[in-house]
Amino acid sequence: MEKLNEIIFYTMDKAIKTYRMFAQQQLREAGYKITIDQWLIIKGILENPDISQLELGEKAFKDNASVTRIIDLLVKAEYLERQFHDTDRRRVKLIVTQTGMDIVGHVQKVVLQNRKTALDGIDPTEIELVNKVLNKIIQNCHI
Amino acid sequence: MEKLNEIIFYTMDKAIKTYRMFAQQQLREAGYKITIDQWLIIKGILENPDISQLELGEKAFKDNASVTRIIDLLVKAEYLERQFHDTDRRRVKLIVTQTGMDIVGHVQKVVLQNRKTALDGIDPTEIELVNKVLNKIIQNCHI
DNA sequence: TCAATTTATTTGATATATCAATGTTTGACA
DNA sequence: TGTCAAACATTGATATATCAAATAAATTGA
Repeated sequence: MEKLNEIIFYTMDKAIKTYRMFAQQQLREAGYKITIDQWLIIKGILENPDISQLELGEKAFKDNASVTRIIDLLVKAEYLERQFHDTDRRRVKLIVTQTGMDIVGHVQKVVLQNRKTALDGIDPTEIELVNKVLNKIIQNCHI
Repeated sequence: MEKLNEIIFYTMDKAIKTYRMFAQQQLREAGYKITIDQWLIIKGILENPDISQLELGEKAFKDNASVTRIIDLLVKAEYLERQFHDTDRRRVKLIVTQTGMDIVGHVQKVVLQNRKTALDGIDPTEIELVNKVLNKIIQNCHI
């Protein structure tokens, strides 16, 4: 029994890392110079244009500091622009450039295919159960 | 259906991060200045004293470069010593110090408790299914 | 035996994670 | 209205991840 408790966290770690490496490699092979994390951030802005960096962090499950630095790189890559926020000067208005929009669309296709590949042969009810169990773990860790 | 495929990877990411943050916090509160990753590496050496860094990396699912740097820190913290390997001069003999052994033992207790807390209320058969599904994902990503 | 290949580790460069500290700006409220 | 706590973002320090390149030792094969 103890064995299983040990293995499950190992497997979780391995699964997420394997998927990320696979996904990143597919992107690289398709010729895109963007990381999954960077893509997630741009996508979050497109889906909710007035989002704050804090909210972006919650959505992508990232630390504020990480979000700031990912956005630094996205600005440098000219996928994003930083502007002053209209009503709250503590905040930053994040504008997705045309180049940014283009790449998000292209990458989206690769990501959808990646997910399909990764979940091939797995029953939807099983996926649902995995989701349920993982959420229970998340809940248990919020003491 | 597409929704679920999206959510499952998000949940995996969130679950592993939440667990790691929880585990690390428990260690900190217990007064130990060591990371989970560092602990994993020392434990791997104790379980298999003649292990190579490459094998350690495979076991803890880490890149060689990461293993080298984690070991750097463990040597600096005096939990490990590097020596010349007896038969293969490319390799490094890794010696766990007494301090290293002590901390692994203490941390072990905290980790076991963490796992128990994280898996509270989850049926072993469910854990087994999650493990099975995650392994299938790992397999699918090894194209 | 010598050259070519493979193996083990290290190092450099860049990206992300985490905690703590700092700097502004807002908003609440005495 | 002036003060103070909360909110938002950045920065610094350190740890880890990833890829590529470099180094050095071992192995293979002609």
